[in-house]
Amino acid sequence: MTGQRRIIAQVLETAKGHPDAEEIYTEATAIDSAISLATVYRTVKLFFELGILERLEFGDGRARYEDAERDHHDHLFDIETGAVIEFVDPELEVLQEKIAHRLGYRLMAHKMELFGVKLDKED
Amino acid sequence: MTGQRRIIAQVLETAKGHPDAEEIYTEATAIDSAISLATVYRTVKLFFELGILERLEFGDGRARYEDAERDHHDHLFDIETGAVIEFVDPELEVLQEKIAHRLGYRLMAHKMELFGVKLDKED
DNA sequence: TTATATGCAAAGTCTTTGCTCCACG
DNA sequence: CGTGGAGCAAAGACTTTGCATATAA
Repeated sequence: MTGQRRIIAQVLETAKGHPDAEEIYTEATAIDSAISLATVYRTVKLFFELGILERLEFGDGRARYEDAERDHHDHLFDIETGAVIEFVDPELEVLQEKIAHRLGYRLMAHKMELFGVKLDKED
Repeated sequence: MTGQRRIIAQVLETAKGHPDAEEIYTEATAIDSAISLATVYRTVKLFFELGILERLEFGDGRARYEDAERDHHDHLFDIETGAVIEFVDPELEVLQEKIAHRLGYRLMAHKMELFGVKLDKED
């Protein structure tokens, strides 16, 4: 456990959103300027493989990360604003297990992203 | 509608799996060698924006495509073999609508991917 | 014709890696 | 002290783009 990794872990723990590598890099260098982007990528990859981190992809080419220690949740992506809303639905979790099982699989992970627009006056 | 686009569309219609750009390019040039990879990318992007195509990302860096005209379904990704299994679950579809609505959103699209390993003797 | 699409190659993004040096244990 | 990590810069993988040419309508 090196200083750099500690800092990157800290950045991810305290991050409110879902930062990408560049953002992690920016925040990390604010704490200790002796961190390179390469190290961010290496650390993020390592943490991901260790299950410490989750990798999110919303289809815009870059990966975003979040602390996996936090309670599990899925994401709703606001198409208009780009906002990411987190949610949990126990019913959904159960249903996914059921579906996987029905297909002859043991569920190891899942990714579920809803894409929507805000309801205003309508409905 | 140019010849190239027609061929790319044809390749996607007849494709059994979920080809990436390179694979589309290979199949397309087999039909007519006068198609460039750039055209594949441009066409695929165009079709995606027109809603003719769906773009899938399984987190391995490249996008894969499938004909959107086909019946909607979700995917289960076999972690060990890389196989992609398609499935539909009406209950899941309804549940997603419900969740989005509860969060104050109108569901426009969703992406749901299960990642699992085959059940053998276990269970 | 006349706007639009294609090819080619160069450029862009995001991410990974080789190599040397430094640091943790 | 030695093994593994960090920095830097170069390389990679995938995708996009500028420009001149070709083509559909």
